[in-house]
Amino acid sequence: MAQTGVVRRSTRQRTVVRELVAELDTLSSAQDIHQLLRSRGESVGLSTVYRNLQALTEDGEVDSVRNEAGEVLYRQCSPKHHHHLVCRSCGKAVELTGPTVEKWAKDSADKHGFTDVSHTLEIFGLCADCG
Amino acid sequence: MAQTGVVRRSTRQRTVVRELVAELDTLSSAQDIHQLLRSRGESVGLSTVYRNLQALTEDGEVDSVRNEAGEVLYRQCSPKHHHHLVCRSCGKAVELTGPTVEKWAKDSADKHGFTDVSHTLEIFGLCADCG
DNA sequence: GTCATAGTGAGAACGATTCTCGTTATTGAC
DNA sequence: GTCAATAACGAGAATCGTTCTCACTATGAC
Repeated sequence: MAQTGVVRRSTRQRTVVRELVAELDTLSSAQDIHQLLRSRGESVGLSTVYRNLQALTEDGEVDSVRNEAGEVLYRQCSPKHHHHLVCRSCGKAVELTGPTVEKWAKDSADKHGFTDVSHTLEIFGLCADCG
Repeated sequence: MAQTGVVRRSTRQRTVVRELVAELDTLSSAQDIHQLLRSRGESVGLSTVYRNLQALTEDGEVDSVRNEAGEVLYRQCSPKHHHHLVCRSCGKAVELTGPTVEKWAKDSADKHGFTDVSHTLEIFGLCADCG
């Protein structure tokens, strides 16, 4: 999955996707991002948007989470591990870090003999503006 | 969503689905459950399995979560709020409760002015048998 | 400039889930 | 038990997000 040794070229499309994602303060789907680029007059194929979002995710430049409907949403995030508080209505996302939660997850896994553990935690609600 | 006032009839298919889910100690997808029923000689349509799993979920009889691939998995669970520690390999699931986590999620949401809050937390790993 | 090949994009393919709609079977009323 | 109203069924079509295919393009090492 890490594509070791593969050279990553820098293309107009990748740059454009990266820049747009950097501007966003909301979690957005690949399709949203594709639409946005189109509406700005950038010509980028949908497959390419998907590909680049995946590549950027692999490289750790953006974060991806799944919403309640099962869609994958992307956002540029701080590099350290964190979670999101996401507005169900407008998509606004706040980063959260929770050392307590991390520890609890790790301890629970250990206690039951689980290894190679990862966890997902997302909080959904209505933000002050949408509530 | 709550289908208020609609009478829920008891059919062979619903019973069979409910009983199978009750036996499972692993999180299983609708398709898995459909296959299992088929292999036992129970004739149940795929749509019906989906419909009944949804109905049972609405009625609070089973729990549903989404795995890392985005599929919806079902399992009969204790009625109180909890989370899962799930084996990525065999699907075995352990129920966890984490008052600390609940509190942290609630507090974080409050702090940022979010209302109508829900959260999802799933821990994935390899169980002792599969590790 | 040349070349090997990573990247692109339009459209096809996929896979989980949902919907459609004619048929079947449950349930409450009699 | 019979009947009527309608919830539920199920086979197949439709959806929808995402991934794949493949001929074509453009990057980057030389």
